[in-house]
Amino acid sequence: MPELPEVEVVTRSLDSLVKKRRIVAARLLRPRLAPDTTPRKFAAKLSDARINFVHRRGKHILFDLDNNRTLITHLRMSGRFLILSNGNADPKFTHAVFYLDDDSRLIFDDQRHFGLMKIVETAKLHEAKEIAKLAPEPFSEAFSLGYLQGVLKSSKRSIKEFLIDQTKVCGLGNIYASECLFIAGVDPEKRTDTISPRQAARLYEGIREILREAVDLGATLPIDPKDIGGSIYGNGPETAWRVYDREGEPCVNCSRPLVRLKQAGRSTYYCRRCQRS
DNA sequence: ACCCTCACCTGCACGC
DNA sequence: TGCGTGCAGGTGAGGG
Repeated sequence: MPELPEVEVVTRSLDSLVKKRRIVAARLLRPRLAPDTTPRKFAAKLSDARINFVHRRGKHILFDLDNNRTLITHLRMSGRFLILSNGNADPKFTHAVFYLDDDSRLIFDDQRHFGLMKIVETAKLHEAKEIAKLAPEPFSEAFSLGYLQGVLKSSKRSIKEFLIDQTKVCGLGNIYASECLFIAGVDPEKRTDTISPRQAARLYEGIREILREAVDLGATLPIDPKDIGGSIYGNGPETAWRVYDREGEPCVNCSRPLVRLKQAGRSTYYCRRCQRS
């Protein structure tokens, strides 16, 4: 489920629900969730640590601990966090359990088994390879129009593939990339090195507008500790995407049927009339 | 250094 | 109803 807005919403929920809680014990049920360590070491590094706060970098959720370590987590496709109280059984695909000092449990559940966790020294967090290569945060000053224009010129890939490359722009995934291209009016197959300054400026605004809109939407949703999924879509027609998953439906601008395209093995949705160049 | 395909899993919607 | 197929919001490894 997660692109930047969903991860941001999950992060905020987690921060409000587990900040200052102490991890009494931790269990890694599926060792491959944290391939750099063993279940025993994983538990030892987390046991007795207090969670200072929970924050986000790109699509990673980071638990800052008071033992000078940070737990890096990635939901990938189907990872979810839940907080359960005594009496509630673990969900079917529970891969890690964190027992908290208020007798609740923080659960990591992941149907498709793609999620990842890693524990690092907080002082070296920025050196961790998953974090080090990420592009600047879209809402940071470092993510400027000049930055975007520079990286656009340095690639020859299609703009759609470029937008989901986390080392170029971080936080966009397959859904919001289509959405950004639509509101910017850019053809998903356009090569990035041929994008005009005007188009670059529209993309720059589009990226931030789409992400901001989705984060704001998610921020208004009630927090359900039993399902901190951060699901922003599917909450009613007002949250529907403009183009994603709408093949054949009329474009909201021009009513022409939207089309689906395959790029790098993944679906892109767009309007042939509104995104011609 | 780039680009592309595949692999990692389970479940769901679809057509026969 | 059952079975096969293709698809799913992410990313890294490994090939060319």
